[in-house]
Amino acid sequence: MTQVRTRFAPSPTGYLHVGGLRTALYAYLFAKHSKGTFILRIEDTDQKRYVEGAVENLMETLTYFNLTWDEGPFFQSKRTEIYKRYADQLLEESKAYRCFCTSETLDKMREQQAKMKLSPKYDRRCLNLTEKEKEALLEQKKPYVIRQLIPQETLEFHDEIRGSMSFHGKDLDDQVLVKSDGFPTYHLANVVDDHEMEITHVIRGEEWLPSTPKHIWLYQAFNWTPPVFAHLPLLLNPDKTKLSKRQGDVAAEDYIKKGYLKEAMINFIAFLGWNPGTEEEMFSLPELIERFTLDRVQKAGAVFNIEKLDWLNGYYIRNLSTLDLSKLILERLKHTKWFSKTAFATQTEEDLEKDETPESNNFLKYVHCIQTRMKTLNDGPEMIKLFLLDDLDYNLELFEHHKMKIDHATAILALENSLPALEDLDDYSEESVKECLLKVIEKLGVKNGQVLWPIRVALSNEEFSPGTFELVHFLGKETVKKRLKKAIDKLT
RNA sequence: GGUCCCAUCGUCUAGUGGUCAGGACAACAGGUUUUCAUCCUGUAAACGGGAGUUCGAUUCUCCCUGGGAUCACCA
Repeated sequence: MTQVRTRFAPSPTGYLHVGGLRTALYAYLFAKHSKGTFILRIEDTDQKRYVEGAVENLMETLTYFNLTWDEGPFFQSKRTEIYKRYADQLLEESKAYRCFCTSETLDKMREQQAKMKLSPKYDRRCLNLTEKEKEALLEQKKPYVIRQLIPQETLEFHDEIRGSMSFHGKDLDDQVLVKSDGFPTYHLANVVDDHEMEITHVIRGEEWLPSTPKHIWLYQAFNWTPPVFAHLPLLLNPDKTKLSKRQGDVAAEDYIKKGYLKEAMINFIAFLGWNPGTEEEMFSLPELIERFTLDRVQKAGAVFNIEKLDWLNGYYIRNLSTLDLSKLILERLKHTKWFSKTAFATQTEEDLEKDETPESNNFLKYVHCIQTRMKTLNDGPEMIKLFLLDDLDYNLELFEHHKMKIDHATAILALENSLPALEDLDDYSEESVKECLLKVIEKLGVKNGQVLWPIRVALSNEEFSPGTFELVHFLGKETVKKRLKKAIDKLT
């Protein structure tokens, strides 16, 4: 049994697409599951599409998700000599030919084919050039490309996910292998590299299925054994088209920015096209490695359903330790405009870890209060705001609540009666606060909500917030007094 | 249009020649409750259609339909 070797081979055109992330993940999982090797190769043979910083970005993102590679990154742009050598070999053996057609000629040809309702395909006019004509063109230093001579026969091959595949050469174009600038196209570079790097399993997106026969013919032309192919189902937009920028975020980093945890992303993306065959669905990266096999990969495309990701992310956030979550929220707070003006502005991760100052202690408690409510990390700053801010700017409409029959008058009554009671209270534990406020409610002879709701709004200025007792307890007497007074003031 | 691929609840999916077609998210209802969230319970929700094989097809075969991918000197 030979060692499994897989690779992820992105082209550096900007960012890492979530579809690419999944492809990388599966290739990684398969390699690691088989105790094999995962290789990173940068397919940068198109100079026109090169984007500054894209390679670094790609590697950073992959590393962020812990998808680390054992070999590479290899750069195709640095291996052009190798491809050229192989292309020449093909030329000599008449398995490829020079094509001197200009793009104008090709355009014209395709136009005519379109007019005659034929599928666009190179008509091989340069294949029939005589030796003399070729020499003349070469002599004139006419630019040319090298095209693969596709055999006009049927090719059957096995795909690890889809089973038996069959294509006919007559339907395929004589692929350009080497461009006129001397650079190889994807098809040549990819095949040569996969062979030279001894890739055993090519795991890539389904969009490559139609060009796979060309690749296999290339392997045959070189007398190489092709690797095993596994074409992954596509990631889809809600309308079932290939996942695209127009219909939402497609860059993996966008999801990081939006506050999705990498563990949740990996778990979610792994299940888009794969499942363990049991009803378990919470998997860490090591667990995925343990369980991943290609035979459980789906054939049909999978819609990238953000709702499920939200839920999964919430689940992962709830399972984080409060300290870990606090650190993540702190990091995000530092990017808000208002955080620097609060008493917590100087907090550091170390402060939180030591938990020695009232500020760090309170911060951890506040985070605990909002933990079950968060869907993404970005919710953190918004939700914790009410605890950190000194002064709230009330939205008076919030004090009204029709279902609980609360209007401004009842709200004022509740607040005015609660304020002295809370002022007299010394023990601000949740239990004690509860006892205190229930007495107020009893005295007023109203429903719980009619007192508790106005207090909560006065303390939070939020429609959704932690419970009243929690708020009173965590905010403390001074803040509670101040906010209740201000609320009464605003309401009257 | 040519070629190829695909097809179970709205979504991600399990599943078998005979199942009450299972789970999760979302939805809805209820419980807990001061709101929201969490947590718990429950309800609704699918085998695209037609032939064939078979005692019996969601499952196997074929056709249709639908969806998608691909057809560059891009990957």
